[in-house]
Amino acid sequence: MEVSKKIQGDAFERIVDASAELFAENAFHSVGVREIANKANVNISMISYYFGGKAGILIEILNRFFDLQLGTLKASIIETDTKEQSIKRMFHNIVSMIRNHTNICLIGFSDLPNNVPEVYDLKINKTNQMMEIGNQISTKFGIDFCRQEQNHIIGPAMMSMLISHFTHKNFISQIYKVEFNDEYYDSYCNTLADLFLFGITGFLKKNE
Amino acid sequence: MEVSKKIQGDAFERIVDASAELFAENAFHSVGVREIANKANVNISMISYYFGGKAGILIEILNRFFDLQLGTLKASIIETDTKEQSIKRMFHNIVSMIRNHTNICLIGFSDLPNNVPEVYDLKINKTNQMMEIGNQISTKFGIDFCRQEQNHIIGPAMMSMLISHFTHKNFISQIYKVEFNDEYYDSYCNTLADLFLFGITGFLKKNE
Amino acid sequence: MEVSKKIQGDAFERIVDASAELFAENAFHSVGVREIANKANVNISMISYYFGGKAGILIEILNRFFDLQLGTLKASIIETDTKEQSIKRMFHNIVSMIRNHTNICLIGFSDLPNNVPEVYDLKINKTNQMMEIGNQISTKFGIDFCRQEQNHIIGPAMMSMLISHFTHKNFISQIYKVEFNDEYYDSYCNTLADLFLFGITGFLKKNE
Amino acid sequence: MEVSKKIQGDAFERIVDASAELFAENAFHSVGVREIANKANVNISMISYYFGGKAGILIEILNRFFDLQLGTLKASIIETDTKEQSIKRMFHNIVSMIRNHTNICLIGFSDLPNNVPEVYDLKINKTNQMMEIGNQISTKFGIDFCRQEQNHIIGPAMMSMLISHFTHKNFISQIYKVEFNDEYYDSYCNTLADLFLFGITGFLKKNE
DNA sequence: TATGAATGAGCTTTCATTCAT
DNA sequence: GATGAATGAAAGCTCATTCAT
Repeated sequence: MEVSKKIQGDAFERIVDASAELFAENAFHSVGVREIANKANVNISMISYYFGGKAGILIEILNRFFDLQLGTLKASIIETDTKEQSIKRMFHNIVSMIRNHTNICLIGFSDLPNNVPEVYDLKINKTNQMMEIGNQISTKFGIDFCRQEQNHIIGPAMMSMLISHFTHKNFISQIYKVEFNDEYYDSYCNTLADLFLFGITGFLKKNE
Repeated sequence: MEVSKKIQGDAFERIVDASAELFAENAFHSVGVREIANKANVNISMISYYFGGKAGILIEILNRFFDLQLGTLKASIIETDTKEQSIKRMFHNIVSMIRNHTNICLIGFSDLPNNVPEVYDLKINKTNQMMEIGNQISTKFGIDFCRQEQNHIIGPAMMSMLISHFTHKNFISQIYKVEFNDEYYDSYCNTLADLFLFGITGFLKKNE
Repeated sequence: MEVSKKIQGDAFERIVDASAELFAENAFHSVGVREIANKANVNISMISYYFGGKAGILIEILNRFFDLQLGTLKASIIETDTKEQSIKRMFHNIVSMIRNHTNICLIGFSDLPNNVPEVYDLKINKTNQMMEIGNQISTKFGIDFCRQEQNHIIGPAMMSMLISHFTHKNFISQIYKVEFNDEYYDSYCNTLADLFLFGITGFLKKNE
Repeated sequence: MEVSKKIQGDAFERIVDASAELFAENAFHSVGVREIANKANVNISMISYYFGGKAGILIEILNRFFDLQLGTLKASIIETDTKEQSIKRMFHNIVSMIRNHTNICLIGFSDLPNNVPEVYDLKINKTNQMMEIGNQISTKFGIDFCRQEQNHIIGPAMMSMLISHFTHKNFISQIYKVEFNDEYYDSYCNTLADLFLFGITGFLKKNE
């Protein structure tokens, strides 16, 4: 299941793209290789050829996701930022990341299949790394959480908050007729950053 | 796929319980009817007999989830509560609900299979209902969100925040050695309620 | 891959029969489950249902073969027989066994697939048992081979000699126009028994 | 499927060697071209390029086998030999051949795939030739079998007897701890030659 | 209710082979 | 000669469901 071909044709990338789109919409196990091959316009065998099997595609996608996530967080740390600037910058960066790589991020943030050992291991491993980065960021932000437990509560909570909109997007757009453009997401980032910084109380005060 | 709920043997309930456990751990599509029947200690045919098919079990579970969620939210509205009391009560009630019905709630909150029409329709329908309830609650809470868009941002964000711990639980317990007891969840509720009420700023001030 | 269903329909036996016929004619790996299911007039899934997979059928056939072989050898030991009577009786019994269960015996005697672990283990295990029985028979026959090595030479040599006709049968019948009836196999047994007892020298003398 | 034998690189021979090793251990159909190409350290396409397909390799190996067998038998006929010398010489020559070309001989003697037409035809054709040679040898040996049927019984029986050790070798070496060296095979030849010449009766008398 | 044999469509993966380079 | 991407068919197996009992 090793994926280390030096030169990969278009097919490789087409498979990744098609899979990302499909896995983002429906659960990994409910997407068939036929469907992927069809959407990517490649022969079914190419999936095993390039990725060693269906799970290999997911691994590739997850590796991309974790690299993306790590890069985004690291890029959000600017020494001279105030606490408020830091949060806003991070929120904007994360939302940008999600908007630019929606499928990959939806897959990365979603419940991954625990019954595929390689995926499970990767998830454990990377979650660990993320937690460490999270701790480093907290410290650098000057936010030194008094009790360690609260760190593993607030980190995931923040991330879940940010991604939640994108998982509910389709449903929301069926109920409210909103246009999801740059303006919307600017407002979105600010709303959540304010909420995260000052809570519903501060948020309401601001909007009085 | 109508299910006559009047007279149902133990088998019915055993199937629901087994399925909830399995669906909570792994995606709906990756759980087989054989696995369910095995865990529930019933004959495979009983699944079609009682639920009209595998999807029927999920529908049953989802109906239970939405009833649960609705009941919990309604029970959280106490006229005499202050804003802070309201939020804390609601957070405690929701966390209690999740702890008492973890499997059902994990399934309900998770990405449901969009490629099963009946499930999709139910989801759309109930999400709609939830949004209405959310609006009612907001108003009753005295929190009248100035811009409607922000309502559909904050609602899901809050829910995602609360459930996020339970979806990450297994991974967290592998990294930090924490005991998830009553005390822990008391602290958990308060941490998130404070965060939601006063933001990270207020939260840090409180813990000084 | 356990095969221990108490009551098995006709399908079970039809699968065994069809497989025996096919495996006897062509190598295990070159016979497909579709071909088997077709010949046995059952649904493909029945193979996994009853035998846990294609290899399970081979295991079933091999178990039958080894039981058959063991029973035949044991039944050939009559205390009062002379050495010559013993050999002739054994040869006749073995040839009868092969004629009555040609397919199973051809499979059992042929080169079995070593790359199927379960088959390999069974083969090792049963070959061991056969060797022990062979030793017992040798002793009971009053034929106490002076050097142990010669025992594992002569045993397999004798068996190979007896089965060789059946593996070459199709080719022989295309060259010589012989009718393989009871009379033929009587002569066949006697020829080989004489060869085994007195060698080509004694055999030629007898036929002078 | 014609193979131009004039100019062939190392690759050609490496493919034959690798295939011989693999086909000797496992059935033709269970060995894949990838496995062969891998072991031979050549590109997969080279197999089609040189041999026109997987079956072409087997044909090449079989042709080598039949040439070998024919040569060995012909070389065993020495006018001045006594009957006993003849048999012993032939047995030693055959065993030498098998020891020097074990893989090729195991493949040649084993049950060949009947469902590959080209192989089947070759087998029929060459078996025919062998039978003729067998008859010639019989006559030259002064062993003029009274009844023709007995010729096609004794010929294959003798060959099967000689090869049987090599097919069982791996299993035997797991049960008895024997070293298969020159000394062993000298004894092996003599044992079988004596058995073939004088039968078990004469054999036992000799070893008294 | 409950059983377990049976169905047929579907799954992922692997096969030998071919092709353009 | 040699490469490796690409092909299409077929492999073994599993799926949810149905049926007669």
